Amino acid sequence: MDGLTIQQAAQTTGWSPRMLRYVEDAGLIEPLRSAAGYRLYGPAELQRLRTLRALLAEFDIGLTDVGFAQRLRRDPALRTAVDHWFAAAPRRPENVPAADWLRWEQDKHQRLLNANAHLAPLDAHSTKPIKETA
Amino acid sequence: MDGLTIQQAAQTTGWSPRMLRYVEDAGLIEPLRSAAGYRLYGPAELQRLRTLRALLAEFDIGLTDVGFAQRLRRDPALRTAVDHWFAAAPRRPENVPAADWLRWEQDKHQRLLNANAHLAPLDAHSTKPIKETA
DNA sequence: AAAACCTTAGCACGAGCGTGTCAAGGTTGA
DNA sequence: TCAACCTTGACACGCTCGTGCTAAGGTTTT
Repeated sequence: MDGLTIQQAAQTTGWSPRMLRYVEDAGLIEPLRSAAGYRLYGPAELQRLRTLRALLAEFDIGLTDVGFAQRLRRDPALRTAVDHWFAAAPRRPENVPAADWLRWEQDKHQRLLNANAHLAPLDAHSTKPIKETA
Repeated sequence: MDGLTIQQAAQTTGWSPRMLRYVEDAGLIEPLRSAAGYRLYGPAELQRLRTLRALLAEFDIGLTDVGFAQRLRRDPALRTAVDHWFAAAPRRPENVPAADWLRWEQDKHQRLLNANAHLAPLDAHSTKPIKETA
């Protein structure tokens, strides 16, 4: 067998064997298997396990968060959908592409009339409110 | 007052007033407030609330996931840390830009040192561990 | 001033996360 | 062969997420 067994890997990385399996279930770090099905952790996996630990600790995030980040970069549809949602964000136009910014400016008047001045660039059609409390 | 109150906004967007407050707590969509502190939802917010609903439903993700995505794009340190982690992914170098892969190999040693520095007190060079089950 | 809103703060509760531990059974190596 | 490891599966438990509901108290509108 070539590589560390789960218990050995646990010792060098600081994770528990249980968590190593959990991390694998989460889709992050999946070690190779021996013929008999034993998990075999190589240097690369060990390294990744350590940095993963550091990542979680340093930013106080969860495995599921990293899992989501992974999904974000594996699923283009999700990625673009999320990007799109944030693109319409009500934040300062600093990081908004020129084209969007232009549209934002164009719609400004409309938005001001409706209400929220400095908030959000998004085609606000289909916005026929119930009874604008005016 | 200019804008929809929380209940009106709830009706047009399909969220409950409770959830609208929750979404606000999550840091996504924060409506303006009236002088008395009433939440005022404008067209932009309403639109964003609707698309958010669609986003969650379509990809079966949670508010916290979107919250994390937001954190990812607001916190550059987190962003690069996560990027870095995935960049070192044990995937076939197929989908890794040649340049990055090369640099990764070059930095390997340095990364190992760094990681070991602020991590598990256990010793570490992965290539000469406890007892390679060979 | 009373009805109908709004605010924050809290309890409750099922579902999922992060983790340990135990059980039943296969693998490895001395 | 036998101890020591591995595998999957499951129960358990505390914590957070998503959600509703109630309470105590301001605001708006009629």
